[in-house]
Amino acid sequence: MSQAVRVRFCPSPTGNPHVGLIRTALYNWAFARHHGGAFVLRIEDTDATRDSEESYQALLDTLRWLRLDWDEGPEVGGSFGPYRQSERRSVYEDVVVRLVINGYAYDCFCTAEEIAARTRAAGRPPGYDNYCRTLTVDEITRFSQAKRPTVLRFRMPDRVMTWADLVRGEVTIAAEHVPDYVIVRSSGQPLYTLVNPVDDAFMKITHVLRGEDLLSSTPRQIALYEALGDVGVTDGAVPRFGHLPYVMGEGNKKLSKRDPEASLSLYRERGFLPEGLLNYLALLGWSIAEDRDIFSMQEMAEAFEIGSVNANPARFDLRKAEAINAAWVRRLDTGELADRLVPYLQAAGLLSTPPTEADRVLLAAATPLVRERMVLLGDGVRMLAFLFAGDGFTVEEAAAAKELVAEAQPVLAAAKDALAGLDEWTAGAIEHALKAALVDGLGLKPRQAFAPLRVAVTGRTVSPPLYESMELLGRERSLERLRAARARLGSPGQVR
RNA sequence: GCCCCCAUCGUCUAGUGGCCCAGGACGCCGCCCUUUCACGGCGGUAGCACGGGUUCGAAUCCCGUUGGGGGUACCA
Repeated sequence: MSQAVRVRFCPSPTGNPHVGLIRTALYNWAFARHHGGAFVLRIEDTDATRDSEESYQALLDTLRWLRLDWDEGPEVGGSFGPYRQSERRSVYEDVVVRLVINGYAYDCFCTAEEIAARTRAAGRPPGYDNYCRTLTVDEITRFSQAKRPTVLRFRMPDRVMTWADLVRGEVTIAAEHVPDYVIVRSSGQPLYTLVNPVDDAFMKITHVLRGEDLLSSTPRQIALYEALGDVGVTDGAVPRFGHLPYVMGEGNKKLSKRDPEASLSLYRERGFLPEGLLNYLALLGWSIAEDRDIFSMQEMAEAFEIGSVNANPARFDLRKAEAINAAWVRRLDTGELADRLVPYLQAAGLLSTPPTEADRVLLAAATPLVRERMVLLGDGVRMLAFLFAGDGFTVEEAAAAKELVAEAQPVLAAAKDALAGLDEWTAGAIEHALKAALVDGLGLKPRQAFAPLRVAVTGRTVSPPLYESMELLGRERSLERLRAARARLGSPGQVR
């Protein structure tokens, strides 16, 4: 009775993975883990004109990055393979033959134009009118001899379809609103409408958790599951369905693959942590507790109940996503965070591959300084650039325009003098010397005194703490940057 | 057009008839901390779409209206 839970995530490899798709994967993963069941990955590549190998690789890469591990599927195998539909043709061919023999499917000779013309003439709403369902033998012979292209349609049972949706409760759709639908193209290629339920049945999927856009296709799939049982290829079991709410974008439109903000790779590039992004995505339709929104995927798996998933669509809010990510940045221990920064620093050309031992030590020392100040790993890279840039160091234009102005000249000069003769090069000593020279000596407010130094040394108005930054940079390079900033001040056109 | 789904602060949500003149988070505003920016702390702003029922009692149940979304493919 308590059948082992088996769920699947079955993307089609078209375009880049987007956030709504991954949220669906996450909920399936959490559901499987919660019930100790299997999470199956199946690739629905039945549309050769739109599918791409590149997209397939991006999908696997994304799931691996997120650590949404699958128990069966490409690269891990399983006893219900293969897991790419493009490799399952023979399975479908056998099913199709049986459906035809048993009268569950029939040839349809209609063209789209003919269907449209008929419904228009009859004043009926658009959609197939089941015209070929009741063709006489003579008509079929005539159409066949005329070599008209044919598709195969599934014959819908003439009854109301009702199911208990895991997310929405009971849903009912009357038979007359579900026309007979195409399951095999005129080219002989099977369609999603056929292969999706067939594979779910063959792979013994017990719970189908998918996007709300598939809600209205559920009746025809239920009918197909039943037919499959009747023609003897499965036991006729129908999985339970749960239709997950949409993830919406700005405005109020469903986030589609075309929207740049929907692209998962974008968030990865900008330096979202897998933990942070997943944590945020989990919140789009589900909550772990009344007053809590930071949790690990293990915690989610323990607590996840499909019945408590919200039915209403959620808006993707970048600000909140970033806030959640920032919380995760602070949760990571500094060693781990440093490791996560490495590939981003490398991508920015700031670190060699592999990093030198000296750079590793430097990064380990600098990471605690930026941890509290960054939201995304990309922020960390920008704040750490001054340490790793070497001769490539540059001052950001906006920062220079704001702080490296004429008034900064005496500040930079005094700072250089104060630091040049320092006995020990430590943050404490630097702080002491600078405060004595600038705050006490020149009578400046700390804010006025340190802002130009910060820009001169780190190149930005936002940086790790100044004294520590200088300590890590070293005396020579720190003084050199103060010198360079003064030189810049002296050059024509820079001083207003 | 027809069918289906949805409806609590700007956003994500808690809430399954009394614990709610509605709780948390993000954002926003103010204050504290402070060498920038952040972090952190404290406080504040803001919501049950509308109208009918049912009930001693409704954000919670029912009906309708309005609004939003999706489907109606030889895409998935």
